[in-house]
Amino acid sequence: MTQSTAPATAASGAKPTLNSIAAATGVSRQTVSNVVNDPSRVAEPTRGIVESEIRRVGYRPSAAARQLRTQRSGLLGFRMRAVADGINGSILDRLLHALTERAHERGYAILVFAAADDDAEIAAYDDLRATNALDGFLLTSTNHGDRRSDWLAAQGIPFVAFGRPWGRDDAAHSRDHDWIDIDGGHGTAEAVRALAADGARRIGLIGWPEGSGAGDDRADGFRRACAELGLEGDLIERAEDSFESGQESAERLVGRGAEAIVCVSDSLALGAVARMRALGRHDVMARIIGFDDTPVARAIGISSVDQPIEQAARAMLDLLVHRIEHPQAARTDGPPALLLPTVRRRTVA
Amino acid sequence: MTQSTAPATAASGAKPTLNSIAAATGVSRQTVSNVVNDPSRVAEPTRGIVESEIRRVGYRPSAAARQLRTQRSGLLGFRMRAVADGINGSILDRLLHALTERAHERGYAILVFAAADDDAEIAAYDDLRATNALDGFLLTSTNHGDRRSDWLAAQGIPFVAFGRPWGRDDAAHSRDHDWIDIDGGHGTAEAVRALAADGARRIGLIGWPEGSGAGDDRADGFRRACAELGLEGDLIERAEDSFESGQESAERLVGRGAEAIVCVSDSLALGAVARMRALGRHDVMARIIGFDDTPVARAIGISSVDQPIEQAARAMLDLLVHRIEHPQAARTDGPPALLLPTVRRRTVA
DNA sequence: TTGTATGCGTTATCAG
DNA sequence: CTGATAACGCATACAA
Repeated sequence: MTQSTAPATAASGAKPTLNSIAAATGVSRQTVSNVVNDPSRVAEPTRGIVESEIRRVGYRPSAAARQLRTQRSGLLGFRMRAVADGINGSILDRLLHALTERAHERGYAILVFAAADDDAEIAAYDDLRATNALDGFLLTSTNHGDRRSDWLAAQGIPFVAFGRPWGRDDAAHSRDHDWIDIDGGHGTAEAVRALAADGARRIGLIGWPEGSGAGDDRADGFRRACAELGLEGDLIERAEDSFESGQESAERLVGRGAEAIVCVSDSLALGAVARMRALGRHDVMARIIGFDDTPVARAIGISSVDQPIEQAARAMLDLLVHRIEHPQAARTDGPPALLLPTVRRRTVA
Repeated sequence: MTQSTAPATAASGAKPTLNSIAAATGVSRQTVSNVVNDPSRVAEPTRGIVESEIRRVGYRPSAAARQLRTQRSGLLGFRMRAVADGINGSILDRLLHALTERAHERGYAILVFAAADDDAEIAAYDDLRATNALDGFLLTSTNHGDRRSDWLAAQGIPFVAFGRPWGRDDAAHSRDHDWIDIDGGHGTAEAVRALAADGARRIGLIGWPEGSGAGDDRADGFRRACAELGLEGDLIERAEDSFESGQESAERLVGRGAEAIVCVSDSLALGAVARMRALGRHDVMARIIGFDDTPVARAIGISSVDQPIEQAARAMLDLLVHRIEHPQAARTDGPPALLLPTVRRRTVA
C-alpha cells in the first residue's frame, strides 16, 4: 500500500501505451486494443496475460489519440452564466454539480465555458465543436425562439436542454429536440393549494415580467389553481427577480387585500417576508411560499417549491448520452418528462 | 450576414484540415501550419493567400491532433465540491465563473470533475492527467497538511491553489508551490476596526471550529485588531458554519456582553441578525458584519467582508499558465500575493 | 523562406 | 481468434 492513489506512475519509466504492453506481452497492438475495448473478442489465455500487464503498468488509453481516431472526445459542454442574483441563481450551480457527477458515472466529463450572450454561446459551440470535438452540449435557461437550439439542431449536434422549447408548444414542435424540464406551473399550483388548505382565500402572486417561458408557466399554474379552487386569480404583480421587487410587490399585494403570497423565486420571497415583517403583517408573512428551495429559504424558514434538480440532471444525461451513442436511433416515443416539484412547508423563525 | 455565427460549416463538404488547405493553396502542409502557429516565419505573398483560404473555409485546428503531438491539451481541471451551505458556499461558484472567463481569455478551457473527498480528488488528478492530458489543476479549499498539493508537486504536475499551504508557514515552505489567497485575517481585523469606529467596545466573533486554516486566520485577525485597539479579544464563539450556529452563538455572545459581532461567514451573520431581531436587540443587529458579501447579505442589508474573487481568479490563472508554459522557469521572486478584502457597510432593513 | 519525412497513440478494416 | 496495415490531423526536426 505504498501508493494507493497513484497506481503506477512511480515504477515505470515512460508512459505505457498500446505498443509498449503489446511488446511486453508478445501480442499485437491490435489485440491489446481489443482487450481494452471489446474483451469478449479475445480468447482467455491471451486476455488474462494482457489484462494483468495492463494493470501492472497502470496503462490508460490516451484520450487524444482515441479522439483523433474516433472523432469523439467524451466531453460535454456547459455554458457558465453570470450569476444574476446569486440567491436563486444558485439553481444552475446545483444543476452543474449534479450534471458533473452523473457525467462522470457515464464516462463523460464536462467542459465549462463562458459566453456573454446567446450569440456568443453559439459561436462557442461552433468553436468547441470544431477544435475540441465536444460530443454534445447541455443547454440551460431556454427561452422563446431560442436560437441556440435551432442552430444546434441544424448542425446535427447532439444536445439536450434544461427547459422546454418555449413558443412552439404544438405537439409536433415540442419534439423538435431533446429536453427535460420541471413543471413550474405545477409548483405554483401546489403552492396555491397549500395556502388555500391553510385557509387563505385571497392569494397573490409575485411573478416575473411577462415574456419568459418559465415565468409565464409559473403564472399560468397559479391562475389554474385559483380557478380550480374558486379563488380570485388576478392578484398578480410582475417584477424583475430581486429582493427589492419582492418587498415592493408584496406591499402592493397586501394593499390589494392579499392574505398569502406565492413567489416565483426565493429572492422575491425573501423580500416579501422582510417587508411583511416590517409592516407587522405576520399573518401574511407566515403564508409566503418561494421557489427553488434555496439554502437561504431553508435557513430563514421560508416555505419554498423544491425543484428536483438531481433528477433533472440524470434525465438530461440519459437523453444526451443516448443521442450521442445512438445517432441513428429514432426519437424516443412520448413526450419528454416534465418533472414535478414539491412544496416544502416551513415556519419563519 | 446569412451566417454570422457559423463561419463556414454550411458551404464546404468535409471538415477542413491542414492538408486540405495546403492542397487548395498549392503550398505544403507545413507552411500552412506555420501560418497558423508562427505567421512571422512565412513571407507575405504566401501568408496572405493561406490566411484568406483559412478564413474562407473556416479552418480550425484539431485539438486532438495537436494534443497528440504536443502532449498538451489546453485543459485545466477544477474539482466541484458538494455545496456545503449554499449561502456562502457560492463563493467557490463565483470563483469558478471567474476562472472560466479568465481561462478563456488565455486560450484554456476548464474541465470540471466530481470527487467525494481529497483522496478521490487525487485519484481523479491521476486519471485526468493520464487520459485527458490536463495541463494543470486549480485547487480550492486547501487545508492543513493538504495531501493534494504534495501529490501534485511530487508528480511535477502544474497547479495553483486558492488558499495558502497551511501549516508550513515558515518562509521556505510557503514557497513550496504556487498559490494565491485572500487575507482573511485582514478582513476580520478591518471589520473590528469598522465596528470600533462606530463606538462599539465589546466586540464578539463567531468563528469556525479551531483547526481550519482559513478559520484560524480569520480568528487571528480578529484578536490582532482587538489588541491593537485595546479591546477585549476573547469574546469568541466557535461553531460550524450554519444559520443555526449563528443564532445560538450570537445569543451567547450578547449574554457575555457583546455590543457588536463579526462573523466569519454570511450564513452565521444571517443567523445572528435573525436572533438579535428576535431578541429585540436592534442595537447589536445593526452592528453585525458577515463574510463573503453574498447576495443574501446584500439583499438583507447585512454588512460583509467582500473578497476580491475576480482578482484572485486572474492571479491564479497567471500563475498556472506561466507554470505550464514555462516549466523550466525559476519560481517568481517574493511571496505570492495575499489579496485584501474590503468591508462593505450596510444597514439592515 | 519553404518543403519533406516522421511519429504522436489509437482504432477500423481486412487478411490470415 | 489474431495480426498487419492504414489513417486520424498536426508539429517538429531537418533538409533543400
